Amino acid sequence: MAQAFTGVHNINMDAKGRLAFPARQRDRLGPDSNSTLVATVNVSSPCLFIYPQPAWEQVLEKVQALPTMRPGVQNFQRLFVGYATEIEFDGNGRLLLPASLREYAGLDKKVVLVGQINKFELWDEHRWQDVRQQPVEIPEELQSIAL
Amino acid sequence: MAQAFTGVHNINMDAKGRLAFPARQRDRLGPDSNSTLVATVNVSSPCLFIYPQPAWEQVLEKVQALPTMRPGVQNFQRLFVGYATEIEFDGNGRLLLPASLREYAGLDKKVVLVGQINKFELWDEHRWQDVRQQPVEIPEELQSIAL
DNA sequence: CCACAATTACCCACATCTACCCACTAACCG
DNA sequence: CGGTTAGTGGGTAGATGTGGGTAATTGTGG
Repeated sequence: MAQAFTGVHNINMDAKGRLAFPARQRDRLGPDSNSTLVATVNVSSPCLFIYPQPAWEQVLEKVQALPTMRPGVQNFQRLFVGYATEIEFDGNGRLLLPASLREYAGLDKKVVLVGQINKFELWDEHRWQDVRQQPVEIPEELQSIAL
Repeated sequence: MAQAFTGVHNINMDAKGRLAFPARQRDRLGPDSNSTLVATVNVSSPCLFIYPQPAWEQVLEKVQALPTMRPGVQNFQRLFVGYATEIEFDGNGRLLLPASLREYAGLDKKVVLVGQINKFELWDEHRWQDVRQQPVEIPEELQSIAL
């Protein structure tokens, strides 16, 4: 793993739907500032995933290897692969998200970018607040380790 | 274990959100004063964790090893990993905490730093008072060891 | 195939924030 | 009591975020 993505950033999208990606995070994507990203939907939560192109390739391979005829798999692939879109930074380090993705995640003006190791999650602020305020039930696996 | 962190310190954050880390504790982080820290949220209490970078790496490994698809685990990882942010000391030995973390823990001006072996906890003073005054129920695991 | 509308890409201008620096005061130690 | 270290506050240059104008491109309908 090159560099794990972490951190929570509140970002304002402007009226044109442009998203000013935090400079620090942009630098982690690679020394060459004009790297390509791939955005798609998180089928199990109302938010988007944003992968650096190389990480996306790896994920896509795994997804392609799934048994397509198994029930559910096809639905998953349809959305996950279908919504995947290459996006690039404009001259000011901003991303323009396709309208279809913005609509899926309910992105309006205030959004939240959340680092998740090999990818980012992008949330509408209200939905993020909801997630955050839900009590986190500590799963069994966690109760046995020290943090 | 290099050096266990202990001690409770009342600290004032200044208007810019800078946190003057007690010099004694800073020295314990390592002889080189410019060591990196990682701050994140404690998902089960309204306070922050502050790890020395190496300790964080170890914790992150444990967290990544958890079964991601298990319900609860995903929520936990999203918050715990998501909020993790590298922070460094400025020239005066102060830390600048990201706004998102300050907001999570309700940190305003008066905060409390609590040593916790391999990490620190950072509390808003009021919330710390509340916790302190709550009766401590002794869990089973404790009844079998001598203090 | 053309005309028009909508969208996107590129550019520039400005507001805001942050990292870094310096200065001052308070606390500690010999 | 002087000297050194720690804690506090604030100024400033440069980086970053924000907004908008305009040209190029795409899509749509006639």
